[in-house]
Amino acid sequence: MAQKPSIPKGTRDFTPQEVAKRNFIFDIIKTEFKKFGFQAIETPSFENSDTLMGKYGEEGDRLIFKILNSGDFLKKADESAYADKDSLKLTPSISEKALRYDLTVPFARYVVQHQNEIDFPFKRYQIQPVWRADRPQKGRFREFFQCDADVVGSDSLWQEVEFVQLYDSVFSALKLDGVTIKINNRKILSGFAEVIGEQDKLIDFTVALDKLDKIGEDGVVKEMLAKGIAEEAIEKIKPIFGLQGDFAEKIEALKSILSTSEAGLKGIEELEFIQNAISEMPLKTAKLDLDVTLARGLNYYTGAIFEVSAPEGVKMGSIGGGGRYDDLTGIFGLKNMSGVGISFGLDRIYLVLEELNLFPEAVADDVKVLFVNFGEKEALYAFKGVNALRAEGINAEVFPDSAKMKKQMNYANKRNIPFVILAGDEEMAAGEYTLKNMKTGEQDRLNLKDIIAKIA
RNA sequence: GUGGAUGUAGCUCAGCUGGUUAGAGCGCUGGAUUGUGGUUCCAGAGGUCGCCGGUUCGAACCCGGUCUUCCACCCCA
Repeated sequence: MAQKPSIPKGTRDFTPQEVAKRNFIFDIIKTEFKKFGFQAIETPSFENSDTLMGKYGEEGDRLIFKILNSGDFLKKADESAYADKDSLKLTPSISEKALRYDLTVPFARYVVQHQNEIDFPFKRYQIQPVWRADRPQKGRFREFFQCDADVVGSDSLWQEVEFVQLYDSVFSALKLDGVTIKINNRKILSGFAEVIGEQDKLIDFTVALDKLDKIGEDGVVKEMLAKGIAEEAIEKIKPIFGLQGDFAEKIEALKSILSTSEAGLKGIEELEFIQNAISEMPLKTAKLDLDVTLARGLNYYTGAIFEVSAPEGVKMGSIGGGGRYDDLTGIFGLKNMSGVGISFGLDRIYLVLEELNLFPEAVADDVKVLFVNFGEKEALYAFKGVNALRAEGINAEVFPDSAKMKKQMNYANKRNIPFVILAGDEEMAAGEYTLKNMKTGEQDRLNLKDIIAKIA
């Protein structure tokens, strides 16, 4: 114990209370996923580097945790790269595996490898940790859980509709009111770029546009100019900065802005389809909003783009995201396989629920009964009682040591155990137990059958 | 990866322009109370002042580095 132990930056230990709360969220998400017909799969924590590298852009490659080769890895190291101190070039020769960065790319790999056993359309969910070598901040960790649901093998826009409903169902079940499901369409963004004649700068354009609510119109214009987008082009697109009104009104405005873009009009059509369906089947608590500045997500989105933001007033990045990718599995050699999916950020949802005080009081499946230990004979009698309760599915335990009464009661109190059972000579002689309600303080001498009836 | 703030007991924090033995509240342990917890009273334990180095007669305090947490950027769940 010379040194204080510690854990790596951006990782966390979870206490029993925290685990109980996390499981509360997991259980709800899982229940809804299953309700919507998704099946669970799991993939390894680490993949071959070539499976992951290059799939998330240059920035993504930097954030992937690489695993050093086992054994004498320097023997196979690229000598010229090593001599030049060129880390980027050296890495592939000393690292062949890497920790999973998200669940979507491993899923694509899974679909390609198992294509002959899968019945399409395939609806899968996956709840596993992912790792990113990011700099931690609030709600940003280097190890965190993603909860993904995706469908591959169907172009139907009904899938998008269903995902909006799935988001709504999960957040309603969590009692997290006031979330906004923001939706956009990649085709609309392409349409913007097309209308202003800057197709080749689509990425720069969308990245800048995405920052509108953060840096304002002037900031966006400045960034676009810096990226080499022509001033008259920006002038032409300015109407989208001030898009107001409800979903339908925004759609109407977009129709005139994008009237000359085939892709843009297609995107509008898709959004209208989703909106019409949702208006026929209103959401329970969430709000669906069209946000044309929504441009984030990986470059592989081709249709719908989703992002869920926490209720107003909660300072938190997005708590979910997703979208349609027409050629997800193409990079692994399986063409024409359209996919669409969404993700829930468990760790961020946790922080939001905590901040809004939305965890139910009795979230933990704690022990319900503690048997006080008075000594050898009494302990055996207590154990017979505890066995009977456990057989009825009641969480119960016997205090292991014949410690002072105060200590045992204190233990029950601290652990929030609602009932304590005491049994000494008198009870044993009568074949009964004294049941004490820790909240009200009242106690009764009862036999086991009555105790079970009372607390089950 | 860039820039900025932060770190004192298990927790929340005091600690003066550098000056003996670093404090409080809560929590913890024991007792008042040997079959009754939460309240009260009494006593006690617990700290290499994040870590390493430097300046100084002397450092929790000043300087440098490093790590952690947090904030902004980048990016994202």
